[in-house]
Amino acid sequence: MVLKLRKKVDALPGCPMSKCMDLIGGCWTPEVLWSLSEGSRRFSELRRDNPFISAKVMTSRLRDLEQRGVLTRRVIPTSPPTVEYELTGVGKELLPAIRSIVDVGTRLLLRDRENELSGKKGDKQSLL
Amino acid sequence: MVLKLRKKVDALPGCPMSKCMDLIGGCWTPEVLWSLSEGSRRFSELRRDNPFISAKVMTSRLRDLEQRGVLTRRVIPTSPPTVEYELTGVGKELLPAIRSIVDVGTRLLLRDRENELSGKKGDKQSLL
DNA sequence: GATAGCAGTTTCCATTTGGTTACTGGAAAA
DNA sequence: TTTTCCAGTAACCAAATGGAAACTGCTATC
Repeated sequence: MVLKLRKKVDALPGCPMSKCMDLIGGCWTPEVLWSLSEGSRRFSELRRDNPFISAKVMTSRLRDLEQRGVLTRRVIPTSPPTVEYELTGVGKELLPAIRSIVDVGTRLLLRDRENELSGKKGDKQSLL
Repeated sequence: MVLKLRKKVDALPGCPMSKCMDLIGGCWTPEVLWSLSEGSRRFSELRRDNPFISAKVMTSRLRDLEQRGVLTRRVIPTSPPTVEYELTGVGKELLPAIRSIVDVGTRLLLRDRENELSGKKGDKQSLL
């Protein structure tokens, strides 16, 4: 994934897009939210869900999201320790946006496949 | 806004989210798409729509989007020259995702305001 | 005894990135 | 005559960021 997050820049007050992007924007953030959309998950599960996210970034993203009130982190004192991540109410409110992104992506992939089948590769007309 | 774009990282083939984020991800990209959602706009109009986007980034983002087939750039040879940007079919397919992001942001802002009015500032319960 | 798994943390690195400022050249308006 | 507008471009900078690899302590399993 291709999103980065800048901590120095705050969301523009009163701007809806800014408000939402402040929470879902950030490298790999949409993926993490997507993994949590079905329910709580543990750190290692999240890592297996998204093998391209390094441990460092995963940790960093989870901490960010926790601090912003998007998810909760619950440590279960077993040995080895278990940690459960779960979306908060705010986190769940983000899901329609995430789903919409996935839907659009699905449609675009379909479009690609159709264009390939009909030999329109590189056909500018197919873009319009 | 708080998104960056990395050109070296390609979209994961066959991944819907990656496919979509590859197009809408990037600093200020959602804002630009939003500005173009109602129809074509000129460079200076886009700049006025989004006074926080520097000229350099605006140009860079528009070029990226053009290259990815999200929008078209049409130069009208007047003096001073006029340039019109307009979403392609692919670009228009992105709009549901953008709208969803704005909707979610709007709902979150409303939620904030309600919590402020009812004096729930800092009330953890209001997050769940 | 060695390894694997849990949930990270730490260090080091290169790269990317966006911001800022200055500049273009022609035309129209003040 | 100077300024403004159009649509950018070029150069320089510092900050932020993600990746890779090594390491932690503890337990259960092979």
